[in-house]
Amino acid sequence: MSYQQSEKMAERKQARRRRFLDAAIALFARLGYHAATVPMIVREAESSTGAFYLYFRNKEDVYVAALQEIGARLSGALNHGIASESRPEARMAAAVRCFVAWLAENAPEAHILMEAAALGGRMEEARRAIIESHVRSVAVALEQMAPWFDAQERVAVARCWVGSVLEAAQGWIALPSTERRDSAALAAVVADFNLRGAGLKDPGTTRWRGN
Amino acid sequence: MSYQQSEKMAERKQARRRRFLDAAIALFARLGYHAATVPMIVREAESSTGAFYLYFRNKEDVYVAALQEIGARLSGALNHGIASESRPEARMAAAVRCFVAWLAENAPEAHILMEAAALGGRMEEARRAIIESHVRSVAVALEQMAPWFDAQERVAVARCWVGSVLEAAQGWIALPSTERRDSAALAAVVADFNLRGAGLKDPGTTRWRGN
Amino acid sequence: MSYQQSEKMAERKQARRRRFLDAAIALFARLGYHAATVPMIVREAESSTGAFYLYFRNKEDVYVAALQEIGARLSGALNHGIASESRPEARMAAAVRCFVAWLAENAPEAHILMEAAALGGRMEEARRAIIESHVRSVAVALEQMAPWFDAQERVAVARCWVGSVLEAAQGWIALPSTERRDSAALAAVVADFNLRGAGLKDPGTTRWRGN
Amino acid sequence: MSYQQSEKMAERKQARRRRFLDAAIALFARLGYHAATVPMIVREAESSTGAFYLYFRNKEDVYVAALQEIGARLSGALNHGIASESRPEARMAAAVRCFVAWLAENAPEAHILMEAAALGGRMEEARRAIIESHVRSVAVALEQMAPWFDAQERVAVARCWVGSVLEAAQGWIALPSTERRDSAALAAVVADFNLRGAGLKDPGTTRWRGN
DNA sequence: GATGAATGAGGCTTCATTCAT
DNA sequence: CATGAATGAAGCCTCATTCAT
Repeated sequence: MSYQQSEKMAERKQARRRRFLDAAIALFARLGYHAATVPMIVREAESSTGAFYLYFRNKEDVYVAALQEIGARLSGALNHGIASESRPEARMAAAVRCFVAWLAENAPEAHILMEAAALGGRMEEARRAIIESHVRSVAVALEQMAPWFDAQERVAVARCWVGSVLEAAQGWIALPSTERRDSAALAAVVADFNLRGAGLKDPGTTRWRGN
Repeated sequence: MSYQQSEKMAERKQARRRRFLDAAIALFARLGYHAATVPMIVREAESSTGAFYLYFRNKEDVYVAALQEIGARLSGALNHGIASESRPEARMAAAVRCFVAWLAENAPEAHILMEAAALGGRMEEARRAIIESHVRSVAVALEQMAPWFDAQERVAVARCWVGSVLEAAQGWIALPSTERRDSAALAAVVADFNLRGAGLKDPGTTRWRGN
Repeated sequence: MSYQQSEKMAERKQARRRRFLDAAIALFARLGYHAATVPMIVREAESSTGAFYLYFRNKEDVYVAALQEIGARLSGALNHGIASESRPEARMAAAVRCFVAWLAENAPEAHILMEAAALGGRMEEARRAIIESHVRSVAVALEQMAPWFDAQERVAVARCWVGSVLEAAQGWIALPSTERRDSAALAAVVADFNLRGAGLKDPGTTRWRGN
Repeated sequence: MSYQQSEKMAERKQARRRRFLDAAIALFARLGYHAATVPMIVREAESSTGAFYLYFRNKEDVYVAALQEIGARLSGALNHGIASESRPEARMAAAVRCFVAWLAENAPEAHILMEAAALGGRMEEARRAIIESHVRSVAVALEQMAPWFDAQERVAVARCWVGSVLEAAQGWIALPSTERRDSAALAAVVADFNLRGAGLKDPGTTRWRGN
């Protein structure tokens, strides 16, 4: 019986924690780290200040947790999007498309991802970890597909790859919603850019030679 | 006589304003917008609170001014670096190299440039204006050099271009200084990546065909 | 159990709020709105800045609350003083006497009542509401007792009535305390003045004709 | 020659002082003592901070000067309005009418007159002096016309008289301008109220007896 | 475990007044 | 005489965090 109770307890704890986390994500996304206050998060989560500090050491702590959650969601979307493709180039192109699409569809969360770059300490670190994980994924893929790069170049190219995706998506988000076109078209351009940039796609077949 | 006086005055005013601006840039770079306080800036500039508000309406106001100053310095470096080249591709490659080099050499200022992305209001706007001006420059160059892109693609490609440069530089800065290699080597990889990505460089000549 | 707790809490909260309010009244009365500072109120209430802003949104907010409290006290005194009289004229005379007496005995609070006239915004409004309520009371009474006035005249007369009371009391308060005589004598003169002014008392019976 | 110069000088000084004073009156009237700043007054007067402190010892000083100027204007209006009447009662009624009319037509200046009641120190004193001078005028008039009052009663009645005028005018000013009727009608009611209140008008002749 | 009242350091900003030019 | 840049004390208010209940 005590087992059942503690199980229930653990469930509840997790549910409560999740409520805080969701509230925090929503508020950080909408208002940013400094403007979103702990009392706000508490109210949004319909709980109490005391409870908040039971689940998180401090405000920075929720922010990091929120960031990691967002990173996980993004990774999930990427993996899901890649799964249907089998050819390496196709998988990479799919990854770019998913990345752009996810950022475009989750603009608020994307905002957290950008803001974190300037918050210093563990928060900046957590963001870098997310970005680095994607950079590493790209670099690993390039190891097979673009063996003409040495290790250093591979990382540099991978970083360019990720940077172009981030900035393209951010630019798209920054447009007034009336001017935003289909994000899929943007994603295609970005994917082509990166594949060509990494030397994985012959420009001639598309436009270069014909010119 | 009053002319001379007012001239001297004007000089002094400019000097004082610059002292505030320099102090602000240094502090915002080191601590970020929120952690750098007006009293700190005042102390660093060896002046008084009142004087500060004589030259800037707001804390936000200095930040925007700092951002614009940084944007101007960066543009200056770019223009200076491009001047010696005449071939379009060479000019673009030089621009990338200068951009990366400047960010690498001015890491603190680069930090301000990144942070501003998440500060909202006029600050975010000022940052976007700087980034957009570079995106536009690239897009204009592409109009001549890569006529196979339509207008929309051009902007998207230009944004990828700028994004890859920013992220590459940021990644380099984030490295512990012991692991940082020559930033020029990085710049070369980034430049190649972007030229190929825009279809301005045949990958075959370097590695593609050989594969 | 939680019920008892929250009940105790509610009591404490009310007590604390009252401490702030009393401190505020004392300080606003002594120093005026601008010279009385929030830190002073906090110190006088032996509490903390944060607590203050837990109970009041603003400095303006406490001021309005203080004003309303004073208005309530004054009304209470008036109602209590009127209760013992039954004849309409006697009731009105009693009201005047109570009003004057209260202002005379509560000079500091009276000062708040006067100051508020020039503080703008919600504060001025709150003052007007208090004054208007008395003007309306007088006007209503006149409806029965002085039917020869039309509605507009009634309000004008009521306002004169209230104005004369306020100014008389203020003048009395402004006297150096050594020169102040019995405020009851003043009140009697004021009451007579107003009754005659409203045509509710034949001057002849007292002095006019006989003279 | 030096005489002429110094005469010109003196004129200029006076003109300059007046410019400051007018600017101050306009701003104190519109914004109140605390919200109107010295720099504002300087700008409005198209002069310099230094010059300001050449003509006034401090901010309080201009305020007092402004107050006295307003008092003088009001007195001027009163005297002018009274001049055409010869019968004592008629003169007093005319005074009331002028007083109300002037306050109604010079609402902003009237605001200064009210605000000063709460500013403490020399400012409050200056206001009292103005009010007292009117109270005394009324009291002196009553000495002849209403000999049935003793000295103390006379002052009290005079103060009621002035208070009723002030409050009536203030109430009229506070009305939204769409609801304001003819201020002359108001003035007539107020004048009657005061004359009756002082026993200078038999209510019977108008309404009392007939009722 | 849960609650939410309380804390208080410290941020941004204003403005009367002075004084070097 | 005139100017207006400079000063700096002091005000109002926010919010992360703690702890008694």
